[in-house]
Amino acid sequence: MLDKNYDPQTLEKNWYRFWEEQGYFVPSHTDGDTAYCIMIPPPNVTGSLHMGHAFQDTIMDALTRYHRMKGERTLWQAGSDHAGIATQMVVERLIDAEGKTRHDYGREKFVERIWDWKAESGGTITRQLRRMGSSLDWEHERFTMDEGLSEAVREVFVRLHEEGLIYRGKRLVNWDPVLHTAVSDLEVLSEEESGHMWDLRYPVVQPEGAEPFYMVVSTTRPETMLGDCAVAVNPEDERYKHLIGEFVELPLSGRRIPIIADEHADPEFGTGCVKITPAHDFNDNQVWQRHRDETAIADQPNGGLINIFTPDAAIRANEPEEGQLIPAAYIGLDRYAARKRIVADLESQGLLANIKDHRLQQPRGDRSGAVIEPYLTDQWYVRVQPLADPAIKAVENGDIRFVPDNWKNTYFEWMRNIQDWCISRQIWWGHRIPAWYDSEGNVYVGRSEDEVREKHGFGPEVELEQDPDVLDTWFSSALWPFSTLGWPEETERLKTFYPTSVLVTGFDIIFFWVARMIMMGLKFTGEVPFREVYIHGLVRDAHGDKMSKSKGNVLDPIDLIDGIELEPLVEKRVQGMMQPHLADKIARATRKDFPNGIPGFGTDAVRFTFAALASNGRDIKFDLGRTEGYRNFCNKLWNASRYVLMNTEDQDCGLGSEPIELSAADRWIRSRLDATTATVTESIDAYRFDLAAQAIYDFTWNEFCDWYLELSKPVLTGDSASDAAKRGTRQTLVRTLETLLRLAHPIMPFITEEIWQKVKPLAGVDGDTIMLAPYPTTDPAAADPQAVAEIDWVKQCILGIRRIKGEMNIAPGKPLPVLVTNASDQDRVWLETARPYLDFLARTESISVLSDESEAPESAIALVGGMKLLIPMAGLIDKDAELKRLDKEITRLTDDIARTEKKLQNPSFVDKAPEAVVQKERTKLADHAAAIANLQAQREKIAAL
RNA sequence: GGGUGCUUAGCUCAGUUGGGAGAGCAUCGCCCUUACAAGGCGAGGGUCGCAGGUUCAAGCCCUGCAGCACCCA
Repeated sequence: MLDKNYDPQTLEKNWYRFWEEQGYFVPSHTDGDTAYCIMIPPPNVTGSLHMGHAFQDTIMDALTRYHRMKGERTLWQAGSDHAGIATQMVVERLIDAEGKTRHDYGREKFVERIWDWKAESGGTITRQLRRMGSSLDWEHERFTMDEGLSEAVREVFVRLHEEGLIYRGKRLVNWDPVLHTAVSDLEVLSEEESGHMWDLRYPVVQPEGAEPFYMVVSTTRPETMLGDCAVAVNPEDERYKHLIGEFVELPLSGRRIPIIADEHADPEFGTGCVKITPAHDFNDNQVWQRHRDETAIADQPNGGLINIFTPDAAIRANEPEEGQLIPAAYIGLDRYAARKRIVADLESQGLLANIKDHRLQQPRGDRSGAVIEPYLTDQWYVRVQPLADPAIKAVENGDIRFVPDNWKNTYFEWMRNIQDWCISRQIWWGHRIPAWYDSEGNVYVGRSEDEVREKHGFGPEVELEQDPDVLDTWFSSALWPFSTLGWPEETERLKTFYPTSVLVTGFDIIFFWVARMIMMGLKFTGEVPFREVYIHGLVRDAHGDKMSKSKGNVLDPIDLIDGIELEPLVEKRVQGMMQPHLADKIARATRKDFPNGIPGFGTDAVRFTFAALASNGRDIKFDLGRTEGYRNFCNKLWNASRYVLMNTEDQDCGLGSEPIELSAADRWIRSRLDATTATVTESIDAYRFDLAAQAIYDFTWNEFCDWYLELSKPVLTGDSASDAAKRGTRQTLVRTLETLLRLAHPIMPFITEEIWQKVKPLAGVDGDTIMLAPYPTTDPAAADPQAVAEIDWVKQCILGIRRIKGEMNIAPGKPLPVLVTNASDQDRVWLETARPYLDFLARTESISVLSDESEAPESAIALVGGMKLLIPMAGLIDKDAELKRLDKEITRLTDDIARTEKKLQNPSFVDKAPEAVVQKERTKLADHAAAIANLQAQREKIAAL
């Protein structure tokens, strides 16, 4: 028997360990012909589970469990990525506490230290994934820095390099001056901040003695003027057309720079003149590329591409051959000190035209918070275009399908404007670039130093030094779908599971990850990495705000499962807040949103919530109220199961040879279960987990619990039913419950397993776990329109009587005599067969069929089709209340009938609408008209009292 | 500026070739009836953002407008 109370905390504790120990997550346990595989988007090894993960993992686990139950060879590949910068920073912070930097350790020792850290603390998220019930194949868990995956990385790098698809180049990158590395666009967050716009006056070079004349340029970063190589104006701009080809004198450094014509200069914006600083601005760099061959630009130092910063973003010193390119006064100043000084100097020379307050998009590194500088560095790049073309085609021709479909547009948009990919990073933790330099700086790429030496015939006397940089973490992530399966080896796993079935991910990384996996997969395996991409929404807080640590509105999924008191929750949210006023604000908001903390809802309720919220939308506002509702749902299922067990354990459930008899209710619920199975299956197949959850919820609560369990009571407890009928009902109870549990298992694994273990012997089912039990299938023979019609009729009778009781304030438990008039033959049959149901559920004291309506005393009335149910009013029913009730019903029907009549009077409707639609309206009109007549007559009768 | 999506009950959201406006939570009334008060029974609540158009018929299709969100520049 199940415990009296549903307690997710205790029941969820043991099942996961059981599943994992039994090896149920390993695909060998299912040996179907078809394979099904999902790659987990590898979580960051430093990370902990957030709501986005929990949501995504619920979906992947539901899909995995669903397909596993369908008997397919199912693999959900586990693993995590090494998160280069994030992980390095974590460990740097740790050794900072020892008073050391990574340089004190040295590269080798420092990397060892990171491995130690990983061994010790890197498992947080995998533990949390287990709490979520995720049926990942942990036995084959992979890590992007594993030897096997590292080999795949080297192999890919070397092959791409051999084909000329990887090259080294000096380009502008997003430079983090604190971390001293290039960072990807994804790691740069631009937010609007307050700043200033400075208008600088650049004197136009004029003949001796001419009146001074200035070009005014605007900038938010005045210090970059030291690196200007030109001033650009729009070629169509009448104000400046005549100056094109002239020069201005760059203030402070005294260089002469040309005035050039370029579309980039917007005549409408500011003065219409733009300073061009190609080494420190992405747009300016484009302008420079268009004009670099013009003499006036080419003659500039370094061809006009003038870097002014050190890696710290301080003003650099001059190289020996550069003379005074950078004025001595600013050398060594940090960018902001230099800015101040330069503005002051310009002002004192009368060259500062204006300073305005200005809102600007400030790019900051998401890890360091430092303002990112476009910076000129030597980096490794992947030439993407040749890889992108087949990747675009794969989606165009349907080899890969996006769900929802529109996301392919986002994908195309990005892929068609794709830029070469900067893959090198100036950090220590990651896959070291397999390139070696000789003493002259020549570069050799190979799988190892030995391979390089052998290939080029270098003896031991040749000194080779490996490139110090490592690869972008996304480089290894791009190989994830095949590297985890053993590539470049031709393993059995690779053959079985690649291409994988579906990728489940958020739209925020379509560019960075999805696109790159497609490119790399096609390039190195010749096949797509996955056949479908299911893009889900982003989980937001109840107010619709993105959850973020700095906003202090994050929810920890584990807290939803286990519960958390208010004070620890507040503490958790304000922890590590730099600004105290923000901490206060967060504490206040938290106390308001969660005055009593968060109760523990259990994993199944949390998972059910995620499933129910997984519609096609982009934003998912997480509403705790729904989690509470679904926790209640778990409780409902629990208690319904207790009822089933109480009435079936140690009883004959029709498994043997004794005859059984199925009632209308039995056949009805079997029919409804079958329809629900169809809906759930179709919904999961269409990635509509919200509809699947809804169907399960509806069936369980509104049909199984509210009606079928109640309808089973008179059969099981009364003495009117035969033994065969009792067996039939018991069998239906256990079979329906057992099937329902399997139906719901992919979404709520724990509670279904717990109950299933108790129910399976009663239902005559074998198996050690519901995980590997077959998923329910539909049965065409289960549809039973007659049973459905009868039970619908029963429900109408019961609802009608209940409504009278409810509205007349008669205690629901009070037995009442009921008179029936105008009963058809069918009604009379059902009145016999359904009598126990009516007595039990509507508490009817007696039911008498009157052949002559005039015999009926004054009564309250309920209509079931043409049949009238009458409850005599004497001493029970208030005349005015019944009149009011009748009026309400008459009004409702009259309004409805007016619309229907209008429709039917319209000749074009009758003419053009499909016959079935017209017929439906006619039937409705007739039914309503009859009902109104009945009610009207009743009303007059009562009003006359 | 370009693109994508959203606007349905107080709140969060479904609504699948156009033909009955729905769920959960919240609200109101009655009930501790031995599966379940984390519950039962009953009730109220919507000009489906606005304005046009197509159609016999529009929450759904088309056009315009407004507001919101995100992405790209």
